[in-house]
Amino acid sequence: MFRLVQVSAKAMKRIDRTQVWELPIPTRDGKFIARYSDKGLCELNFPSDEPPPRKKARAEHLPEQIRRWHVVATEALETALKGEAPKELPPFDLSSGTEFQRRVWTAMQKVGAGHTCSYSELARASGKADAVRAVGGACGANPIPVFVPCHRILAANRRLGGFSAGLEWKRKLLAREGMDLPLVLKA
DNA sequence: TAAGTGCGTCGTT
DNA sequence: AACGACGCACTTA
Repeated sequence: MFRLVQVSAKAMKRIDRTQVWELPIPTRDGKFIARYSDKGLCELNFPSDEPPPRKKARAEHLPEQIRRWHVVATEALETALKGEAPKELPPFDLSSGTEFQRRVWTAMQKVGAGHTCSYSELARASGKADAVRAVGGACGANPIPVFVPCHRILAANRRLGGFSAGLEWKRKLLAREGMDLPLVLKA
């Protein structure tokens, strides 16, 4: 049901994280994988075709706090996948990002469901008006997609732009939020 | 209009 | 030093 994930030494050094809990969130769109550090939700992965690591799961006691966060995250994801704004979210641990990336992710969270914003607008909002392309990189590095709504960031002229998890997901998420997709169908 | 090219710009690896 | 989930000007067809 849940596993305690070993984090590589390199990652540990980078994000100062000793242990991460990995739990599935089954949805009608597939099985998402959530990861929690002691600070909050630190990663959300889209359903993948890849089989889960067969590593033997050590039986560990799931901390009460993690369990509560997971209940909240599960409910929130279900709501978000319907295109609605979750009433409550778990705390986020975005410590894996650089200063610049965190600024971008923070600005991104102000774009509400059913709204969009361009990469250049996001660059401006992040305090680096000319770092438009770097903003794209930061979007791609977003560890908590859906909740940190990188899918609402479009290219100029309302073109779709890119999406790490695949443009189909970006289209789907925007469509569920009621966006007019004919305008943005073309990448 | 649509599609392709080149270049500026800048954070990240 | 090279590479982008970009943007814009500018060329072609």
